Amino acid sequence: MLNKINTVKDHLMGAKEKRGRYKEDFRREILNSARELFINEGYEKFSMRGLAKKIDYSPTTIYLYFKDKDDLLIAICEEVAEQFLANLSRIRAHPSKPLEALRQAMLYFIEFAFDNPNQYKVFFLTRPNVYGTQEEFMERESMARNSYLEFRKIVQECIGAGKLRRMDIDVLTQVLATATHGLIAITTYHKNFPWADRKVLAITLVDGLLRGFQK
Amino acid sequence: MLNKINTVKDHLMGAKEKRGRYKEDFRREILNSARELFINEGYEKFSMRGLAKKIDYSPTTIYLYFKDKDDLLIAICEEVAEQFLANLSRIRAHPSKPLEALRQAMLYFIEFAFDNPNQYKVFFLTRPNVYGTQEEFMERESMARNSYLEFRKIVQECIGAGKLRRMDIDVLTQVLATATHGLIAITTYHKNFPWADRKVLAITLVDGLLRGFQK
DNA sequence: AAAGATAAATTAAATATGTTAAATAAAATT
DNA sequence: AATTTTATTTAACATATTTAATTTATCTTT
Repeated sequence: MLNKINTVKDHLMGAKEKRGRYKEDFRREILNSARELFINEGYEKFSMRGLAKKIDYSPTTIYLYFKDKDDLLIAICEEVAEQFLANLSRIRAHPSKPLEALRQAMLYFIEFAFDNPNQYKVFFLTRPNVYGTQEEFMERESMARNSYLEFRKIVQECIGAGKLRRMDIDVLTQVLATATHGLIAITTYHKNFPWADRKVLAITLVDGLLRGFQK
Repeated sequence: MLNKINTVKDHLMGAKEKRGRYKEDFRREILNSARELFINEGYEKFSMRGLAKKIDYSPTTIYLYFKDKDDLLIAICEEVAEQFLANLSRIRAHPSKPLEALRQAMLYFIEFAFDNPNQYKVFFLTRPNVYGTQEEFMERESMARNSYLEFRKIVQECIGAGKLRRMDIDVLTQVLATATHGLIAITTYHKNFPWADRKVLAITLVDGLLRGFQK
């Protein structure tokens, strides 16, 4: 159940702004509940009707704040990406040893996913076209895109410092990212398989990859 | 629409066997239609109702041959794995250059997935626990498990021949497999992202990985 | 060949999903 | 206080998986 929260300076504002603020806050509250539901119940059990019950409004109300389920999913993705991006930037702020920064970034990527499996599922394993067409993606300002670019910068610095082989920056970035994604995706999605210890797998993968692309 | 096909030696068999054979054949026919529907319409559009319409039976009839949708999905997975395994074994039949065999196996893995995106989706991106619990998986005879073991053998031979670093065989196998999976999964699932050429990515990944784990 | 038993298939229905259109309640404006 | 605008809900549609009850077909036995 949501609490209506606009109280502080209601009397100071015009009604129009009050409306807008209310609408924004409500949207945020729905988003918070949705995220919580995701974390607790998991990706596959999440439903609009379930969310409606949780926030104690009718399902249709959600559609006044989000175009459809995809729209809500994207919003959650963006939140996750924002959080992820913040930590990634912090890692890049240590430019003394670029290769070590890259190593840490990849390991953090894995750790983040292991710690937030449901967010990761929303982000990477929702059905395609959620973020629009190919052309749109890189043009539209989004945390998802920015995360990629941030990771790309880290790789760039390694090449620039002569620590990694000089090659197409996007190819290398994508190879490193997708390989890392693979470990995360399959171990969190296919829990039935008798995997080796995930941390061992993570370190082995990252060190192997970096060794493979080192000069 | 299915054709009832038991004709050849119906009169030679007892009725009980005839029934059994009919049931088996019918199950197989449903499976074939289901696979076809998958390939043509894609994973997300597949439904029991659609399948029922295609085979010109009521939806409930399918439930007489498959416990539920998961059961049918597993059956398709096994078919895919069987096909995959057959080709993998053929690659391993060239033991002269084990590292080249491994390289080819990985590239084949990727190629197979790119050529059969929908089968791949069923196999790797259906929801979890489809194959039972952790313990069951390796005990139960399944094509999925056998494929893993076959790939493991190839890796084993590379280590045995001194071509790869001596390390835990399962860790190495899983790292190579999951990294490869990552490239496949994310490029077939997130088509919206402006990926580099997939073949370039594939070769870069495989060569980089092998270089990273070479002695 | 007819009657009874077994198997196969269907119809009907229960439950759950996302979503839209029409109706109602609440709030703001005049 | 009346009217217009905004917020919310109720009812309904379309589709999904799946179970129970019922009908149809097939086999077995006399």
